[in-house]
Amino acid sequence: MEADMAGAGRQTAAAPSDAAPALPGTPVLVRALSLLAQFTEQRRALSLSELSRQAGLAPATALRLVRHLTEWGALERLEDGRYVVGLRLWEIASLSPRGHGVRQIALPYLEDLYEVTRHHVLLAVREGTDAVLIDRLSSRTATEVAYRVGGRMPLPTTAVGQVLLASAGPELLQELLAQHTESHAVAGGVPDSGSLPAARLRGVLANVRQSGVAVVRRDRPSRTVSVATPIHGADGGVVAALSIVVPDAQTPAHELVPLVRAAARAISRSLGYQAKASGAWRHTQPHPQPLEPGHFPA
Amino acid sequence: MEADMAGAGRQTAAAPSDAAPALPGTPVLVRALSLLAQFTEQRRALSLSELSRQAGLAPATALRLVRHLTEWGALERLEDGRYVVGLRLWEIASLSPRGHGVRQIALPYLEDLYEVTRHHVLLAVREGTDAVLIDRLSSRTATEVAYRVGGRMPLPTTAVGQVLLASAGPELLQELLAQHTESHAVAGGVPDSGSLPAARLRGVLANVRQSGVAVVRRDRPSRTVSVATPIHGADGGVVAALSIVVPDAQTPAHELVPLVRAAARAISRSLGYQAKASGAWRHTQPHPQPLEPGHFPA
DNA sequence: CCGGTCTTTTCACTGGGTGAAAATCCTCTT
DNA sequence: AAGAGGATTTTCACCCAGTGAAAAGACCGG
Repeated sequence: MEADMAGAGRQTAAAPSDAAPALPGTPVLVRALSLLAQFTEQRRALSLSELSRQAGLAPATALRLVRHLTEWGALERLEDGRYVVGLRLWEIASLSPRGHGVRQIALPYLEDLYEVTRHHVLLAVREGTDAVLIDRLSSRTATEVAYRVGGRMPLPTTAVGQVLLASAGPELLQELLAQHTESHAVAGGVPDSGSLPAARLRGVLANVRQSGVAVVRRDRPSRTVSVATPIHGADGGVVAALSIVVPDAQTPAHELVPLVRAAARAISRSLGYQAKASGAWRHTQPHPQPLEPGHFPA
Repeated sequence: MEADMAGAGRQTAAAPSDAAPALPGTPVLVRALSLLAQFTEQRRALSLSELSRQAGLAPATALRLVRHLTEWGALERLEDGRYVVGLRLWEIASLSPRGHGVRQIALPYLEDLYEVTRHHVLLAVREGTDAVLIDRLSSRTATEVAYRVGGRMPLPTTAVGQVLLASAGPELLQELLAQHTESHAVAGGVPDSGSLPAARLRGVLANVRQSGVAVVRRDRPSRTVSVATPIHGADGGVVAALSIVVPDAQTPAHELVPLVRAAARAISRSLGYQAKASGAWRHTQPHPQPLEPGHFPA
């Protein structure tokens, strides 16, 4: 498995999920974090050698770091010696304002919405060029869903994504288009998941921006319609997006809009947002997306 | 804002939540993690100086570390300069088997239980000498709840806690009693939250162990009854506890038992547990509580 | 019984980490 | 407006924590 042939350098094409060959001069902390970054949805348990190989660290180094992480509780060790993300990390992460933070405030409203419609209700925030699913309510009788809580969703092709993208500065769109054409340049790896031409996307976003709602129809896993609206924080910026996903040809989309909108408004209010008299939204900042201080006790 | 009067030490007995005066010789990683550990439920946003002071690190050091953490996404910076736990950390933490892991599997069953009863449904796991609340479903019309998702609950005085405690080895109880009398020795700080005498607790646990159910009555926030049962993992060990909390004098407790039990069984089965013909449970290991490998794809 | 892999320990070298001190930057106070 | 008191940030020379090659164990499966 992935033997290092004597002499032959490791083929760089074997993209380690962090891309960092761990050049000397990398701070310890960064190395340690890169270890954490190796865990993914489909690789929830990793052995020491996997970790050290993927993160590009010497086994001895990886071991030392992993030990500290384990001791502290950021990682836990399975009986078979592999490591998984630890509960302690989960606890602290649950203090993330943009994670469980908004969730905590939004949950009751999500529940109301769910209660009434009995369909999937999603809450997502933006992180870089993706949307991250913060929470999801769905009865088992509803249509299947493609995304997992904690997982990432593309911005341009999902309803929540479009809302978040529309509310961000134009630089983000640039970045997104750039990385997209870039991935096109590469030997046609991905079968291209129904991405829109740039011009079309711009149009869609303008429309979302103007109407305050994104509607996305999908056929792939099953025929569904998603309706998403923005959630505003205390400073007026868009903090998250709320959406509902219903089987197509069930309730017509336009009937859902007021429902979703009302819920989003209620949540925004809870977050301290003072709705301005139907003016245009304010743009949120580019990438590092500063957060508003809001309700954080000293 | 919390001024340090010159001369007068901070009144709280200066207890830095991590107790580590950061002696020289402490590994960087540990120091960095101790920074993360400073964030708590009521201190979700911390300034650099607070962090450096509480973690006992030189400001320059704290700054360097916090920068790395922020760059990576473990922390995020607010507009006012304070730091909060970052979404990236939340994402990775969502891969924790004992956090979102069990939650993911258990959620549908929790929902069923909730659907039928319309009362609080709790899911908790044990971490050290506490229980950690993994998830909670509750309509707004139900009685108020004392605990937050991601927060800690005491083992001896809560129903889920008793289930988890009963399933752990006797060493844990020892440890618990030790730290309890210890805190008693200290100038009567806490008003002692209805703790049971050791002997009594032992009896309760024996009973829980034997019956497979913990029932706890409470008056304090409001009159409630909690009924909890264990959830077993693939190796037979108790992985989590499920409970329902109802207002007292509503449904009699004994009617709830079968419901909760059924749900817990269903979840256990989903986790790969093969119920043995009504034998005694197996003890789970002491503190480091090794996890069973279970369904983790390589 | 033997090669192959993964995990852990050792150990001498060195550069990333350290923290005191000073320079800025803010925010109240006088 | 000056300035006192913090908080944040930058510098810098010292040095110990971190490093990684190598070897020793542990653990396979053949």
